[in-house]
Amino acid sequence: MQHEKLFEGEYRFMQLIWDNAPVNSGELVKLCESAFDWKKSTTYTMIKKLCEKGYIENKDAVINVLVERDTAETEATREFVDRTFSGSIFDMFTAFYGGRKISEEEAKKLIDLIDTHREGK
Amino acid sequence: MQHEKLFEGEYRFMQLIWDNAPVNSGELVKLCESAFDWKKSTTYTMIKKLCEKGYIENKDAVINVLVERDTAETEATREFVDRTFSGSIFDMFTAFYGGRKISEEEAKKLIDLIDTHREGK
DNA sequence: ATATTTGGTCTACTGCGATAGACTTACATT
DNA sequence: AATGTAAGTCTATCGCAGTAGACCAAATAT
Repeated sequence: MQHEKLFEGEYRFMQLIWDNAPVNSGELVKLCESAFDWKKSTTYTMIKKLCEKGYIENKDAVINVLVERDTAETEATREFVDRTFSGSIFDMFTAFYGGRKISEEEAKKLIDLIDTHREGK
Repeated sequence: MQHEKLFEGEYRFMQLIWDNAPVNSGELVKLCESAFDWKKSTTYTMIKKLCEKGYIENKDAVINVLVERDTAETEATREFVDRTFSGSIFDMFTAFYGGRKISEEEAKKLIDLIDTHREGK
C-alpha cells in the first residue's frame, strides 16, 4: 500500500472527482452539495485532506487527480485481501462464491479474464 | 448482508474467538490481554457488542460462535465488492491484478478453483 | 470606492468506536 | 464470618471522522 488508505467519506468524494476531474473547486462545491448535501467548507476540508494524502492537487482552483481510480481500487482491494485473507486471492474467491455455484457464462468470462492477465500472453 | 457489519476491532476479536471457541469468558479475557493488551472490562464490552450483533452467545460463561468464520468472510467480501465494484467480481479481479501478470501456476490454481464451483459439476 | 462573488482557512462541535476503572454479585475457600 | 476470586455491568474518557459556521483575502462588478 503506497498511498494512505481512504475512509468511506473520502472514497465517495474521490468517486465524484474521478468522474469530473479536472474540475474547478467552486464547481466541486456545487457537485458535493447536490450529491452529498455538503456545505462549502466541508468540501474544502475534504479537498485539503485528499491533497495531504496525495490523491489530488489544487492548482489555481482546479482540482486534478494524482492517484487514478484504477490505482486506488487496486490498493484498496489488496488491502482488503491482505487483511481478511492474508493476501490469498484464492481464499477471497472461495469466500465470494461461498456455497453458490458459478454459471457457465460467468465461468467462461472468468477464465477469459484470467487468460488476459496470464504471463505467457 | 444478513448480519451487521463488523468494525476492525470487532473483527480481530472474532478471529480470536473463531480460533478458540467454545471458550470460557475468563479464558477469553486472558487471551485478549495477551493478544491485544486489553483490560478485562474491554473484553466484556466486546463480548456484549458481539452478542448484540448476533455473532456469538454467552451461555453460562462460555462463549459460543453463532456466525461461522466462512459466513462472515463471505458477507464481508460481498459487502466490499458491492461497495467498491458495484458487485462485479470481474472488476474486483482486474483491480487485484492491476497491471501485473498471473503466473502459470497461479492461473492453473484459479481455473481449478472456478471448476470446483462450476454449475455443471 | 464600495459591494459582491469566489476561493479558501481555522476552529469547533457531534457522534461514535475503542478502551478501561470502579463497582457488584455470587460462589468458593479458609 | 471473613476473604478471595471469577463473572459481569455501568459509566466515563479519548481520539478521530464527519461536518459546518464564522471569518478572511483577492478579484470583479457597479
